[in-house]
Amino acid sequence: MGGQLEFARGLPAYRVVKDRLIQALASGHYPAGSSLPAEKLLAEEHGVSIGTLRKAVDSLVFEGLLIRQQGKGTFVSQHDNQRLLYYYFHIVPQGKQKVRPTTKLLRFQRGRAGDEAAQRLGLGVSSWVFKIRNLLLIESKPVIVDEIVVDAMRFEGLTARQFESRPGSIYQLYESDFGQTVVRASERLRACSASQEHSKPLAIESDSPLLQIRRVAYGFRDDPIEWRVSYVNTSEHEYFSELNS
Amino acid sequence: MGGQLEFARGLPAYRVVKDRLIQALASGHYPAGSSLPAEKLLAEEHGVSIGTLRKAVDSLVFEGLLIRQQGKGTFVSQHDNQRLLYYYFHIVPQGKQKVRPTTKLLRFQRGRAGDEAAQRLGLGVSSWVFKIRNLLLIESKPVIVDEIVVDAMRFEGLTARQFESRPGSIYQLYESDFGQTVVRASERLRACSASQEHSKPLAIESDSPLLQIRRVAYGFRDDPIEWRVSYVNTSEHEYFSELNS
DNA sequence: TAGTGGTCTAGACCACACA
DNA sequence: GTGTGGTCTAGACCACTAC
Repeated sequence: MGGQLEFARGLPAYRVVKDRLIQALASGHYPAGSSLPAEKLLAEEHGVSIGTLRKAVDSLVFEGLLIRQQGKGTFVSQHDNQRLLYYYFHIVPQGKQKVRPTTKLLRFQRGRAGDEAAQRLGLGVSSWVFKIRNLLLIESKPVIVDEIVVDAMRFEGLTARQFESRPGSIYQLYESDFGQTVVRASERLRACSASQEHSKPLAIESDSPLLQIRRVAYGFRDDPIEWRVSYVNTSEHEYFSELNS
Repeated sequence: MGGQLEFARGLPAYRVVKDRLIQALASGHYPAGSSLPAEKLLAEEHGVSIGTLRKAVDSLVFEGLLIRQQGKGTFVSQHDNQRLLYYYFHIVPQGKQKVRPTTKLLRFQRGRAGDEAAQRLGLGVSSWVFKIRNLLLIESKPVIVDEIVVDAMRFEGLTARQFESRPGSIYQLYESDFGQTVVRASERLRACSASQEHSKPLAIESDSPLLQIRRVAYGFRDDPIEWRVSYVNTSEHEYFSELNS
């Protein structure tokens, strides 16, 4: 048992099992929030020992795709509010703890992807996209302007109303209404001067220094889901980053 | 075997072993760059099975304190150039790969810690510290001004000449000459306007937008080793950050 | 009490490095 | 060939959850 035909490639068994599990997650076989079979069962299903199965699951838990709860089971992770705030929102009031922001939709339009957005999303320059401008307020003060671009094909049928009346976060909307789960993101930061477009909604003077964040968010298969440029007024807030190992 | 007196606390065996290993690393029992005993031996030494020993080592490898090399052994990680560039230097030319910067010492003085530095380093306000100002050039262009503060007790005897003539990086100097190993860091970023102090060495106009990075670097025992404020000209460079899970 | 994940064992065999 | 880490097994028992 456990070393036969299935491992034709040079990959170790736990990698093969992991890849199969990712496949099952990406295909929706185990929907977000659902529980996986017990580890003993999963091990039998994949023809490996429990130790090997656990090694595969360990790695998915580490990557945040699964969540283990002792005594209860293993679950497909969802973009619940806690998780999102923790992983994808790195702006905090200076010297304080994280606070959940409120949002206000400034603009919602369908149009052609520009050069940069097209490149970041892996689309043609004249592909249709949704362009969304969103204001984030922290403790009632306007702090961030988000400019979001997503592929109109991938998010077919998205409307301003739907976007505005979403019950949770934007990534929760992507997940629940379009089956698009963001699992990681890559950000690039610069300092810039506020243009009128950004100084007005942020209620600051034009040319004030702003933190610009350019983010690509990726799904299960490392496919780019969203391109976002954020402008942050850092006079009372800051971006934080942990450098491990 | 393997579940006796040693595990008096509620901790699982692999955690106990991990803590003991960290202790051994912090105390210099296994110096940076040296190799650990073979896993089989280590397992015997600590009275656990090889699987359990590996779990402890796995976690230290993940945290970057140890490095495994199949067929050769397990080594205490050093601040070699590759590693440092990878983990602690997040500024890249826009859209390009990482490049190693060169540096120029602008100022080196011994003085009293200010409020913020004292707080970040866990010192009294009037403690003695070294204050160092350093210019970083990337592809011969001045891009970053670093303002570094370290405890004069911890780095007793540090001189400008020693600092300037270090063969490698600053963190390598801390490690080789003072036994201070940086294992993680925490950064907070803001946009600000360039003061004359920073605009001059960076050869930009005063009031240009700059990215300010405030970093605390920690050692094995989570003790703050260095407080650093960096000012980055992001007109041709950017800070990048990966958001996992 | 039954079901889940969490820890641990005591090996075996494989892949790689080096002499 | 010898020694190293890398993978894998087939269980056992513990801790937690829910009924």
